[in-house]
Amino acid sequence: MTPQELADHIRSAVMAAISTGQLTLSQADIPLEIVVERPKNLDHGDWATNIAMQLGKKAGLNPRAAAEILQPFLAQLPGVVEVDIAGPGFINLRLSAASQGELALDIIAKGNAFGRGNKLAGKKINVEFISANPTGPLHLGHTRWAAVGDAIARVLEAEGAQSSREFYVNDLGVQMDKFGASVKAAALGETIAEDGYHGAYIPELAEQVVLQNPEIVNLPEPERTDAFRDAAYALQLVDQKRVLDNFNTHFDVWYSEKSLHTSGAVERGFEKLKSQGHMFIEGGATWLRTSDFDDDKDRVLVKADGALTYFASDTAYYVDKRNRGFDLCIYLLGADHHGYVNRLRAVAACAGDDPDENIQILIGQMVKMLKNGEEVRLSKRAGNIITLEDLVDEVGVDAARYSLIRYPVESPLVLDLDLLVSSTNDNPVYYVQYAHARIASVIRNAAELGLIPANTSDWDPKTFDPAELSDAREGALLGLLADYPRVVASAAELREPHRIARYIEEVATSYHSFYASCRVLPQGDEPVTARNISRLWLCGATCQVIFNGLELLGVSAPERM
RNA sequence: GCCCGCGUAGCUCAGUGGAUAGAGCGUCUGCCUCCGGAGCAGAAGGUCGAAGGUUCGAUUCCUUUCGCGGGCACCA
Repeated sequence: MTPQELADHIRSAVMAAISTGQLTLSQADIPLEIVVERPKNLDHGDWATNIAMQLGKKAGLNPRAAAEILQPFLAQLPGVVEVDIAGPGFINLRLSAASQGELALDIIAKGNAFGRGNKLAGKKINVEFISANPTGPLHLGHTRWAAVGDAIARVLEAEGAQSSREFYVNDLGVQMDKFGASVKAAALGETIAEDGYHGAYIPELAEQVVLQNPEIVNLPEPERTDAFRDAAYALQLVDQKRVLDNFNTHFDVWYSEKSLHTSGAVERGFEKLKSQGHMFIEGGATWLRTSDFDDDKDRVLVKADGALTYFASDTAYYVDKRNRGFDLCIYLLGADHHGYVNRLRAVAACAGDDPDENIQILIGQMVKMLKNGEEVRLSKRAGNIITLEDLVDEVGVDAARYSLIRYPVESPLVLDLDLLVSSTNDNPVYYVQYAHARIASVIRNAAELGLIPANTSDWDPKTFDPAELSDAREGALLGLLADYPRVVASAAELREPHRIARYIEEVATSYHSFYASCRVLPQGDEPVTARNISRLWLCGATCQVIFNGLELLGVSAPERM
């Protein structure tokens, strides 16, 4: 029985209590969603509900009295073997092994789809992240967003949304020009301007640009400067795509800022804002009255000299996303951009949208890094950077992604590189992957012994007897597995994929504990029993849940390691 | 000055108003003749920065305050 099914049963028990007149409540007093949770302490039972505490007040009873009224109704529910009232009014339920065990069947039948839901079905969501200037390699700061942004998109999809990963390319403006000038200077053997880019990658880029097009150095100015900029930019963008693909983060759209200006999107954006009545002209500049909507001050769209501001691009970009049919635009921004939150929300409001409905800005704290016990200072222009690629080379894609996703983004993250590099067994990703590989190995052995087919999809449900899974550790593991769909749903709703990571760590712990005390395969010449086979089903179900969880994080689930 | 985030075990950190606040690392004690020991069982370790408030109930929500980090533009 899934917790959802249990919740439905509890609802019917509440209604039965109402119909007998023991509870004076109306239908509307029953919460839409009845909370069924795993108790922190499993001695309390398999599942707990706070329904009596929610209903008590409405029924004019104290929570414990309400719980006592409900108790006999709950005790009659199918699969429920014990109902306890505890503390202020919690109702603890214990399920029969058979009822609890059926879940393993369900998980294996659903396979990769187990845990997926439809809470966000029909929603089209744009997830924009990284959006780094294409003026250098992606560094560690970007890496957190690469991992988390991609995982958010995966989790949203798991809950039925249609998501699009989008990278906004700032291919316009003075940073691009400085970047181009720096590459040109390096190619011509000149000194790079002080406010230019000084990373070691600049001379390498210069070499590649000249190699691709030796004639470039002979071009007249200003064409030569532009040519260097465009060629270097193109190479850099290709490199970013390569690195991100390698990192298992695949963008659906690379959106060029320049194209906003050439496609007429800026004009369309301005039209939209003007039609909503929030644009005005003052001091020769064109403004957006963002202060109508919680922004500290109004923002300039077109400067007095006629040039567009960066903010103009932002507004046009937002309107363009909405025009492309996205119901919700999610932005992942670094803490250094938190000042943009109110103005971006105001843009949505100025465009006639609901900022709480159509736009969501997630602010992530910075990643700090320790090396040799000291903080590594990141500075792209000084060339003192640790790139995404460096990190992957040192610790691998799985460990890098996992260690970045495992923490909520609003908490600052300190990665001790030495620890991550030297003693990888500290990293929880190995703990989880090990559990998966270990289960895969048990199933492999079972298949070789002829106990069961190698592929879970070929397993015969008739060979499974849920009543055989009566050990407390088996119950604990099953209950935890049953909770997975709820974890996915909350990760999607809260945009917090780290919950998946924390959850599968618990599953791994629970499995190891089960494995240590419940022998799965027969030893020596022992006959094969229904218990062996039923335990294999539990192994298969656990393996599936870990696999599904890791997949939502973009981390591999190895069969062997 | 104003705005945002953080403050939980020695360290790094989980914890969507609920029960005795959790995990990993580190420290200590046990467990490999047999399914993967990258594992398991247990011990020690806490004024949830502080003070008020709301609530049947606060680590969680509100106010004040202290400490740390980040941000303020007709820059990009």
